[in-house]
Amino acid sequence: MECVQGYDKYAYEPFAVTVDLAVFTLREDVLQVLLVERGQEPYAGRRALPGGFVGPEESAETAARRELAEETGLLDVAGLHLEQVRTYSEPGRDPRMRVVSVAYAALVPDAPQPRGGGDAARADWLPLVSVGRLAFDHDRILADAHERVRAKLEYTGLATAFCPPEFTLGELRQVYETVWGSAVDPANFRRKVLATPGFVEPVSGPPRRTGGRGKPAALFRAGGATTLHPPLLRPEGRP
Amino acid sequence: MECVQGYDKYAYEPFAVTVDLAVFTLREDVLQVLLVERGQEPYAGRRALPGGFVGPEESAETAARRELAEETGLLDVAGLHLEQVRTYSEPGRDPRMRVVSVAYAALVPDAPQPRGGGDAARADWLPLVSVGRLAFDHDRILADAHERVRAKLEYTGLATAFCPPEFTLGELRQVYETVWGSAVDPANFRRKVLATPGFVEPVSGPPRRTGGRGKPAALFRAGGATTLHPPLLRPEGRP
DNA sequence: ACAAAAGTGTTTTAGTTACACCCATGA
DNA sequence: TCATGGGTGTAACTAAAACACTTTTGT
Repeated sequence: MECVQGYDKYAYEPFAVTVDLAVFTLREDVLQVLLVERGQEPYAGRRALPGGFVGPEESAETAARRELAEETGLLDVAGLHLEQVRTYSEPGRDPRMRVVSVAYAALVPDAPQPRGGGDAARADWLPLVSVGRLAFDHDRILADAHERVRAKLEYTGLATAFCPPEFTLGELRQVYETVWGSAVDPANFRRKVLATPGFVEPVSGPPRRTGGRGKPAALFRAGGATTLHPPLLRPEGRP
Repeated sequence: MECVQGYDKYAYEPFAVTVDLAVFTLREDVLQVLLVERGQEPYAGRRALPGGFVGPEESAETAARRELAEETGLLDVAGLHLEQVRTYSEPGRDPRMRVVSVAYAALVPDAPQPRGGGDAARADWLPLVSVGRLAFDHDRILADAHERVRAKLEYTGLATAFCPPEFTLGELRQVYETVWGSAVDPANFRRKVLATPGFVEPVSGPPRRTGGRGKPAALFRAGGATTLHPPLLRPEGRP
């Protein structure tokens, strides 16, 4: 807009700017996504990604974080990983008016039952595999967000965002296996993770914990590393 | 916006939606970026990324491609690589009004002298290293776009977008060395590129060409591959 | 003849895979 | 005690880095 000599705020039909959220969690070793059910037209009865308008004094990220808190009921939304995926601006994507939407992907550790907070219709976790057709272009948005998360696990420490504050390496490995949909060798996984500086750090206390009935495992915290060297490549490359 | 019961197009102060372009090229083995000089306040005299409003019937990408054609004077803009980088929406980023901007990175092969087309002030190529402070938040946008391009070279065949239709492997290697800012072993580079299916394909004709005074090199075309397996990692990891 | 770049070959090294094996716990 | 998952060790394989070497041009 720098090249415009003079302009008028109201020269164009106004654009609405919204955020749409693809909120992922892991429940029972299944990747799930938070969806709302639309109450009215268009797409009444269809599921959609939660989202909302960006307020006059907000950035898109602030709006996304606010929506995330409203939809999930989580309290410590400040610490959650929120990542801008893409912006969708096709003229016809919302039949009612011109809407430009900034999409975000969020990763939350456990899965609190969502409250249909604020103005939202029912919000529910749904396994990603059983998501049918969504409203608007949300199929595309969800697919883009999913691919982004899958790729990010390879070269960032993002997987820890799915885990509670303290976790075992088995739990962390589960994250990769679930998101990638393929098995990972426990021994090699352990070595790679521990060999990557800043990925995880051991919890000092001698406490131990187990998910099932094996040997108790050591606990770790997320480290400060954002990018991994070398990356943790998934078995099949990028399909 | 799916959760809003009823809404009014004019409920909020209107948002303006714009695109900003970081157009990169390689001139004399230096990475250069296309910048315009602002004529009036705010930031009069400062350089800025070219860009403009998204029209009522356009998508952001369409608007970006249109601006690209206007600013560079290139004719075959349809084939150029254009990539959405991020969307910037901080409330104060333009002092005049609320502007949400979708940033794109573009890679163009040779460097035609830009015409100050359309409503743009003078547009000029400037080496990336000698870019001073830009208007608005364009420093940040340019940095994000640069990092995106650097990273994309690793795992996509994007580098060929900087090259003419037919190029030698030495020229292609120059692209990597210039964008990454570090030397690449010619022998190993050649092997990696040729071992990656779909990255480049040999030009059938026996013609040869040389940039300087060495042995003439074989010519290649860009292959159809978008993602590289394995990735072509830069020496220093990801700084 | 010499420098410079293309292209080929080879050695060395690092990383990954695919296992075998022991340990600690719940049922 | 047996199944289960945690944790360690190790040999085989594979990709990459480093570098020597030949080829073909311009000067």
